[in-house]
Order: sequence, then C-alpha cells, then structure tokens
Amino acid sequence: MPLSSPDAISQHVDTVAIPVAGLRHKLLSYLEETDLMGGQRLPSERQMMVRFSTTRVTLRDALLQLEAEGCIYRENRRGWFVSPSRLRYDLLACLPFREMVESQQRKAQTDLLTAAEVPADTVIARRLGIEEGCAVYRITRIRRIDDRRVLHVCHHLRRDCFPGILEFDLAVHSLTDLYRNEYAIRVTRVSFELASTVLGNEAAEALNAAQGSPAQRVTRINFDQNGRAVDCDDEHWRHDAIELTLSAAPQR
Amino acid sequence: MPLSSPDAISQHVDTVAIPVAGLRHKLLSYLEETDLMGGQRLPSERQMMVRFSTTRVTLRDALLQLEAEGCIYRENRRGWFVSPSRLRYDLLACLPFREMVESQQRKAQTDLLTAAEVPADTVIARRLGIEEGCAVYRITRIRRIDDRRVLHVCHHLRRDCFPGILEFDLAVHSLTDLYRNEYAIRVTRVSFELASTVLGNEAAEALNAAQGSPAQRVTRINFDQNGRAVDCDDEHWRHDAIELTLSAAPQR
DNA sequence: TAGTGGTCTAGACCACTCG
DNA sequence: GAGTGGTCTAGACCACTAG
Repeated sequence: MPLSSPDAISQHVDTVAIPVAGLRHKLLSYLEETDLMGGQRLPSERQMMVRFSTTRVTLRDALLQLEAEGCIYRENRRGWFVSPSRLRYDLLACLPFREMVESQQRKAQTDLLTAAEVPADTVIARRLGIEEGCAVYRITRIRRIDDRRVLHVCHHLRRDCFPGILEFDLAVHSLTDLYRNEYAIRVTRVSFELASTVLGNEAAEALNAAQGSPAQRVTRINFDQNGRAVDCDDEHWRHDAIELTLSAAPQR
Repeated sequence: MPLSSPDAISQHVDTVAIPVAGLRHKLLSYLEETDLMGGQRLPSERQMMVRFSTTRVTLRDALLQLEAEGCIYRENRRGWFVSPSRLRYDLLACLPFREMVESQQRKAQTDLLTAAEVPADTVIARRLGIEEGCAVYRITRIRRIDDRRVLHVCHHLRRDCFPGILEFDLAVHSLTDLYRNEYAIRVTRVSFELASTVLGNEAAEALNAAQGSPAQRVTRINFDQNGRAVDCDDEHWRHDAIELTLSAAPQR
C-alpha cells in the first residue's frame, strides 16, 4: 500500500481548506485512479502542472511532501516514481540481504563499489575498540531490490579478524557467511543505532538519488562469540524502501 | 552535535559548485559562528534572505534541507530553531519516558490529550488479537523534552486487561507502572515496527509542527507474561529529536 | 535535439504571532 | 499593528536524460 498516507488513519473531516494539502490530495487521487504500480513513472512536472492548473513550484512542494511520506520517490534528473511497498527488515533475524529480500518475493542484487585497507578514524576506532589509525578493511556496496537501488552500505572490518577477506568476491558472498565459514567467527550480539536523516553525498550519488533525499540510517556493530567488536556497518536506506521490525524480551 | 551534517564525514573536496548546497554551507557556517545553542531561534527568513543575498524560495529550500538533516526545526508560524542533540531511546530498555529522559539530564513532561473508550478498528483489532469492534481504551498524549514538544503517542489498551484504568491521572503515571502495580501485568515481550515518514495531521497540530514535518514512527505492541497482546502504541517523534538504540543477541 | 528535472529570481497575499 | 511564516504566481537558465 504505497499510497497510504498519514491522515488516512486519523481521517477527521478536513474542516479548513488546507494549503499544499489540496494539491496533495489531487495527486493522490490521480495516482489511485491511474492505478500506477510501484516503480512506475509519473508524468513530467510540466504536464502535471498543466493538468492541475498550478505552477511548478507549488507542484514541486506537493511532490516533495509525498516523497517525505514515502508515497513517491525521485531518481536524479530522471523524474518521479511510485514507491513500491516497503521491505520488512527484521533487525534481529540477521538474515543475509539476499535471503531477506527473496523471502519476500523480491529480487536482490549487490554491487561492490570499493574495497580497500584504510586506517581507522576516530569513530570507527571507538566502535571497534581499537586504536585510531589501525588498519581496517573498508568496503562500500549498494544493494538493489527489484532493480531499484535502495541501500548504500559502508562496512569497516577489523583486519586482524578477517585477514585477506578482500580476496573474495564481495558482490557475491554474504559477509556473515564468510565470517562463519572462512574465519570461524559467529556474530553473537548486535548493537544498533537508528536515525531518520538524509542521504549523504556519497550515498545519494551511488543510489542515483537527489541531494538530500530522506533516508533511514542504520548503524550496526557486530560482536563475536568472545564479545569482541569485529565489524560495523553504516547503512543508508532510501527512507521509503523499508520498515524496520523487531521482537524481543525487554531488558530489565 | 546538532550541527553535524551528513557530508561532514565524507568530506571529499566539493569539485563542483553544488546548488542549494552552497547556501546550505553558508547557513551551517553562520550557525557555527554565532554559536547558537539547541533550541535557539534563527533570524527571520527575510533577514536571512538579505544577509545571504538570495530569495526567500531559495533560502527556504536550504532551510528545509537542514531540517531534513535534523540540524534545525520549525514551529508552526513561529520560525526556525536549532535542534537540540538527539535523545537516545533504547528500545529494549523499556524505561518509562520520564526515567529515560531524566537519565540523560533532560527535563520530561507529559500532557494528556484524550482518553476514551472506543471500538477497535481493523488495525488495532489485528494487533491486539481481538475482534473488530471490541471496546478498547484509546489514550493520546504528547511528551516534551526540555519544554519542546517532540512526541505524539496514541495508545490502545485492551479493556478486559485494564478495567477502569482511565480513572488514574494519566499525565502523571507511567502506564507500565500502572500495569505492574495495579493490574499485575508484566510486559515480557515487545514487538516494534519502525519507519521514517511525516507527522500526520493530528500529531503535527499537537506538536505545533508544520504539516508534513519529517517524523520517525515507532509502533509497539506489548505482550504480557501469558503471551497475550495487552496494548499497542503509535508513536510519532519529531525526527530530529531521537536516535533509536538497541543491543541484543541475533535470533537464529 | 527536444524535453526534463534542478535551480533560481522577484515579486505577491494571507493568517497568524508577538510585542 | 508590524512583522512573520505559509502559500502561491509567472517567469527564467542550465545540465542532463531520453529517444
């Protein structure tokens, strides 16, 4: 239901004529009428501006509004598209990306962007519990769902935990599988930080999104069977692409 | 560090003159120079538009950009303010709001908006595992941190689990405390759904935010010692107000 | 190459806040 | 009552995409 909107729930009668909201509603109705499926492209801004007899600035405000709600999204300079339904991302299931996506009848793809050995900066060093400047492996990848680029990830791995891991084909192998099968390291605890922000420059470019598109940030640190932080991720998701889920016992 | 920005990290030299970004940087510099603390008000849009010799529309774009990043926020028709640092919200600690906030040296307040008995709609009935139309208690509240309204919550409680709970002063008592002390119900499992969206109409009004301000949605279902869903929340946070955290063992 | 989205200009009116 | 933010108009140029 990509077209559901926040006030579809609290549908109290609109007592006052609401500003952008008027146009927003027209757009939503239009999307429902024409029954555009997730991933389909909207008409050009100039066409819509005529159809709804408004100006481009006003139309754009309404479109940005719907983007913020997660109903539609942009590709840089390519136009507006209807958002597919959100992938459910179970934080504690810790499934490899491919399995998570395919279990929801979607197609998964991964592209390797960079893989290199770099010195740990302050943040990474703190997260991994190592000295600043220590060599770590830095891997950046993007992930696609049904061909749409939705996720930019930056991994940092302790080199002493995973010597030579860059030799593997990282567009194919799941990192967690490599950890277990090649390095006998099992992840026994994960720690997350989640925030709603925007895509950084690097992520926006890699995802072909506009500068400053809304994003869900998921930062994860993985700990092994010895309680040692072995790697961390910085994930930036197109914010309309996922819904995070989680079920657990509260901790005292 | 409310003023940190996404590309403060990936600070690769700006090779090209970037559009809104130029003004965005000027604004960030200005905020740093004038050393505005969290909660302080920015100059009026017309003043800033003169100071940065630009137009109001362009200025507004840049401000909206910074809002999306979580650096600044608006109060409806009152102006722009610097975002205080984010509250860390540990999902599995399950601390009452007041304790969570005060443990981070902030001031917590709660206002009761509505409390009533209503029939369960489809969504609520599914979540609580009851028949549609069953009577449930619906409670809406807002929460403040250091006087800033940051959270709108809508609770739905099973009436058969908490008969007469509306008699208590719900602006004062923690619901989880009431559950345990008055009804001998302990929450032994919680289930979350998290998504990045916008404030709905009701929440925006209650938080004095502009229509369609970015929000972090946190939906929670609480289960008691018998594995029964006893209540659920719909939380809408101003997206710059929190950072969600979480640490647990991955589930098989 | 035509058309698109990204960006920007220079105004305007209104409802609301604030002093 | 002065000034503010919220909304809107009617244009424009540019770099890029798509056919």
